[in-house]
Amino acid sequence: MPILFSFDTETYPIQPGLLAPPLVCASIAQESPGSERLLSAGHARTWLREALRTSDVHVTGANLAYDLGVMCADDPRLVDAVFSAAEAGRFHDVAIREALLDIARGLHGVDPETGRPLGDDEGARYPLTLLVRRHLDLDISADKHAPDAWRLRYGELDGVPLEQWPEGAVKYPLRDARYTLDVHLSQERAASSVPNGGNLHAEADQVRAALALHFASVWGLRTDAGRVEELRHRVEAEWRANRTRFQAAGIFRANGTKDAKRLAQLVTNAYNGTPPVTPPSSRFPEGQVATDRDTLLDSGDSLLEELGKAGKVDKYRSTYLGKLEAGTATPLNPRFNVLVSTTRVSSDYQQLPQRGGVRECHKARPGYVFCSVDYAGLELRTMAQRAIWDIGYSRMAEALLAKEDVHTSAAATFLGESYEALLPRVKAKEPTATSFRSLAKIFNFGKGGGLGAGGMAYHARAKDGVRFCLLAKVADTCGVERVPVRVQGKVKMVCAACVEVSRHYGNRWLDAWPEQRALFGRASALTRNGQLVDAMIPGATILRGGCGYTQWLNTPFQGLGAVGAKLATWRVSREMYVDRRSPLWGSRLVLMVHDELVAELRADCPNRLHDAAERMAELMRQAMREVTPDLAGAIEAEPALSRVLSKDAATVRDPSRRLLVWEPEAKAA
DNA sequence: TGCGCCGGCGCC
DNA sequence: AAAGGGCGCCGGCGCA
Repeated sequence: MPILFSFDTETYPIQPGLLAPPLVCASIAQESPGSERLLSAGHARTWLREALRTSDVHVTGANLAYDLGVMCADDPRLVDAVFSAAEAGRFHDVAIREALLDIARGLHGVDPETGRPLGDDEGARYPLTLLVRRHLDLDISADKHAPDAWRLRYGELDGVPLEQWPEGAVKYPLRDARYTLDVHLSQERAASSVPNGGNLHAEADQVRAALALHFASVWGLRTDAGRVEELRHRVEAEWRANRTRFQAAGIFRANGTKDAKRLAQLVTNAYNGTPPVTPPSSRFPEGQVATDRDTLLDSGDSLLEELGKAGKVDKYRSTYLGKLEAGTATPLNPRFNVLVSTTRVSSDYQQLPQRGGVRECHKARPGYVFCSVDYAGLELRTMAQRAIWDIGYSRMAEALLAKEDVHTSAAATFLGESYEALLPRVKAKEPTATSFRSLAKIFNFGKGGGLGAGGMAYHARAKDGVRFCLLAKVADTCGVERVPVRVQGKVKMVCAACVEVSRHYGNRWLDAWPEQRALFGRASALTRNGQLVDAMIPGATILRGGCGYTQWLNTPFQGLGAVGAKLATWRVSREMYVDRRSPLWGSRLVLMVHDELVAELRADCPNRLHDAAERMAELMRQAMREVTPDLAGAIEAEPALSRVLSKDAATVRDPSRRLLVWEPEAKAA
């Protein structure tokens, strides 16, 4: 039987650029009441070292990765033992456990009482206050936020002997250690009555990924002052120009803020009193006047159309510039949530615009080079693997394994031609061939999630700027007739001809990949009359309960990709932190974006840099092959080296196949 | 004034 | 019959 301790650290406050602040004390608890102990910083070091050395000791915590980050920063000699214990599955995390339980129940991020989404503070991240309320029926939120709470003040006690600490400062960590352990045990009991054991068998994988991602957060990203200043200059100039232009019409006030009501009035006028509206809500039973880009672009009003085209700089200015500037002084620490309801990872750093110069402000530290490795068409692979497991075959898998370009494959079906006949026409950039390949690509990436004809047409227009009826060359009067379409529960107006084209090629897409027709049929039968069902992420056997039609289609292949990517994240990080024989030793992971890992690789020696990049890509391929065994021959991931982040960064090799650092100039030439 | 809701939009 | 999934962040607005 493992011996279980809870472990919690108290530290100086977290600051920008400092996610692993100095340790002040720690607390531990075991199952028996009264076993809680407060440990000075020195005792915490020796206790953890001993605990990690003892192979039957398991450690649980509330966001334990944070505490392990603190301990490793405090004493780097602990790093090896921490990674070994994680590898052995000896770390636990009550927040991750609760997320796994909720996913199995179909209640992730939802208040079980009301069915409403939880607030930002306790939705995705499961703070201890929420867990204590659920499992121990105690409300400790008031204690945490009391004005005299010690929680954020432990720096004041650094160096003060424990005997001299005020009572409150002693009680708080002891209590949290107790609560954490009690919650852990309560979860153990709850799991037996939740389907699939509450997914707790998957905890160790999630904890390992969380540890690797937290260490990436701690390391963080730096930005380049010159580039940020240049971007600031450009964005501010454009923003001022826009403001001046639209102020006259009253869309902006004199102070620069947007007058949304005035804009709604202008849109209403432009649509002759019947503008597109947002779906009804409790506050707005009739819906609100839509002011999204598409509504503006289709308004027929030249000023509103201009406004629709001008929107992007607002986002850059409000969302990114401040952070980019902060990153010139201290590292930017992305925040990761290791487990959202599909089992994917979420992060506040997953949405860097591809274009517009925001990415390019991020510069690798001196002595390092960015290495970005992404899986080619990852979710096509996982979708094919899922079909093989659920349906018994996959034409998509056959095409991928035969190294077909699957967008051309589907386009060939659309056109009623053979792949062999169409491929040379695509390569020759013949217009019909390339536009049907583009059409097929949109279906390949979107249709498998269960998107309907209207939704496909809407998303193609909104996200890819593609109008199906123009692309398929069946109508040159796109948009003349518009029909309402439900998208994510909202009503959108979409060109009727585009929807018809979408319906037609949606059916042809099912011809191209007949396993999808079988999956759609099964999804339809399972979720008839709004029935909610379980979806299983294959291989990892993680269950997501409460799934509707699209979730049943979507979750297995999204989740399978996440399983492989997390495994890769862990293995890459492990070599970076503890494997002195690996070329990755001393390099650092900085980002994970679903199907892509970005690292700062040590660049002190060109050979080593090449080896590190190749090793990172190889570890990623290996991990994904393990979770998609029938697609193993089709898993592709290549490293791209660059000094700044860029969407354009590409794999560049010299004639002897050695990797070179991509430079923006090289691309222009 | 602060907070929560909502629309809008960035990414995969 | 039809049905995108998943996020996080921002500003504006309505409410307390």
